Amino acid sequence: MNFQQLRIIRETVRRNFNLTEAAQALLTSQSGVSKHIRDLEEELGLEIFVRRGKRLLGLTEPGQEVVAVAERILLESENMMLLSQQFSKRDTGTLSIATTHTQARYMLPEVIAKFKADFPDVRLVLHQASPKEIAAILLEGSTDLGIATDALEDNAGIITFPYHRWSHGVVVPKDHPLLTSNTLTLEAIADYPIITYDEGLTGRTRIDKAFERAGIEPDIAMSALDADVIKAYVELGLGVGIIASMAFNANRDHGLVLLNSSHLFEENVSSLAVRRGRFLRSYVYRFIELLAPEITEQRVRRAELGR
Amino acid sequence: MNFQQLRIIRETVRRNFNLTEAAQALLTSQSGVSKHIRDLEEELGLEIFVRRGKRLLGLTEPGQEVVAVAERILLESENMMLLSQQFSKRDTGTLSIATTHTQARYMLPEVIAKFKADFPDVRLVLHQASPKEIAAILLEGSTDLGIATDALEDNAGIITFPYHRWSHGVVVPKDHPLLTSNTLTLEAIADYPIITYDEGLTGRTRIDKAFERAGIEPDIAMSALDADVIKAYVELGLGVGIIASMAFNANRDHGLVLLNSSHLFEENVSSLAVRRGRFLRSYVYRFIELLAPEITEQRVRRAELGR
DNA sequence: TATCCTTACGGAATTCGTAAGCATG
DNA sequence: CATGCTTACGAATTCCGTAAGGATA
Repeated sequence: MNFQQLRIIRETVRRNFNLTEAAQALLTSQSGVSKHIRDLEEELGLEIFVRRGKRLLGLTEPGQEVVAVAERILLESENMMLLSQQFSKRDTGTLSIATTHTQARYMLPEVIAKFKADFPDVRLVLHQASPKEIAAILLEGSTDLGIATDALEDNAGIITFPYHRWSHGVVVPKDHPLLTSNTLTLEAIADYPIITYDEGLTGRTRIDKAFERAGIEPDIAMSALDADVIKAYVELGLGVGIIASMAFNANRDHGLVLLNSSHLFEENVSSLAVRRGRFLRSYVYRFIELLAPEITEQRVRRAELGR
Repeated sequence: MNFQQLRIIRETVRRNFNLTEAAQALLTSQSGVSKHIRDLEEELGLEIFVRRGKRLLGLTEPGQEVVAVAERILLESENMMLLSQQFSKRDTGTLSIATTHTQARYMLPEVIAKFKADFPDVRLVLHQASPKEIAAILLEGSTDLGIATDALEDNAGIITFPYHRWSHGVVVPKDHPLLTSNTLTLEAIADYPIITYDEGLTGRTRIDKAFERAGIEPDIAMSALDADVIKAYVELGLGVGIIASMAFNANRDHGLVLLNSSHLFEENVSSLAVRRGRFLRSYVYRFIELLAPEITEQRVRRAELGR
């Protein structure tokens, strides 16, 4: 058993049991991949993969256990590398963050600027992705931090820390009829076509839920990945926008007005997430503390232990 | 980084930084050991060991972390082997138990007989050792189960399950004056030389504590590793014996009488212990259930997770 | 001086990749 | 017939052990 064999079976699972792809991902030959798998199976005295003829189809029952252990070993071996860099290159390296558009665009810039000032030699990599993808990326182990609003919970391999509460706002053009009424209601909004986020993004579930509870079926005329797109179409008069209120900037969004709608939609909570068991360089903890001072290194370490 | 390098640094620590011994323990050459260490240090970009000239003296600060990660990786790699055997050779293998004389001699024989009947192809290895050594052996990872009365607690790497309560008894020759009095007291016992267990063994601490609390300084004339030795000397008239009452057998110990002394000494609890994170073959769980039916596989697995 | 670690070096073993062959859908 | 896995084989690399050299207590 060696590390390469373990990397290979892990990658084979990730690549849907396609050895050719796995070999490419690991920068090696597919013949070697094939041989390594057979060698490992022989050494362990069992079949890891279910085969039909020459094709691999899935994991056998023992194979699932074997891969689970392999994942743990590889996680620790990656920790070994991170750990040694922590000592040999204290404040240089890479901070990798997976996050959504909204966070990247409206929440992180300030924090990242501060961080860059403190750690000029740390390379920053932002993976922009959906909350679901963020969870997958975190588990995969190429990323230190995930930041998003939805769907990061309920995974034993991920620890989340809520760090910011925010609410949706309604944006309309400056001359919109909604501006005349005193209090904003769901019914009033639903009189117009609505433009908001795609499903699963930036609290979209809260929006749907609010209308559903009120027994109103809104006309979602368009949905988009980010507030910039939404605002552009609202400006064109295509409908009423519902966005995260932090995405509105009175100075830049001249033609638009933001209406407070915190009484209409449930509050949203943005969370920060880390892979359980992954070693974090000290600058990762510093970044977290810049983003949310109450989430201290100690608190994160504590959470790693419990469950 | 490869497994051999990790094994080498782990063994080097265990062998007190003597590379020659480490090489012998790993059945390899000491030049190879030396080279592997240097290679690993170079790859990680840091020094694992503190050196004076050519001698290794201890671990550097990063070295401690590195070794800790190495231990986790190696633990999992051993799990990989155990796990695969679990599938490839279901009911054959080795059950390794570290235990004290008292347990091995008086508690385990019945259970082992039953176990052997259920699992004729499982080789049984009993490591007889002191409670302290048992903890060390468990942590070292060569043993599935530890069974003892004292000193297995307070180690995060070990999980203990109390499984049996017992008390000490006093053994005297058939014609001993103590047999005439009605109720046995510590004072009465202390009138005679006492023969009992060595320090740290089989509840000896409870015996000492009882006398200390009563303000009595007993004359411990002899101490031994096991009750058989103690009984032999009591039979010779050298003193009063204090032993685990399970170690007395009316049929075999003709010349002796056992006096109940459960009111004099604190009750003892024997525990069963496993290494946290070590994979246990299913027959290990079956053995545990034979020994103590209330300690189910499920309960052990639960305890592995919490802390 | 006896013990212990490092370095050098040659041989053994392992690993890797190309290429050809074969199976699958 | 295009994609994907296995096997064969030679090349490259890594690993290992002997032996000699040098440091340490």
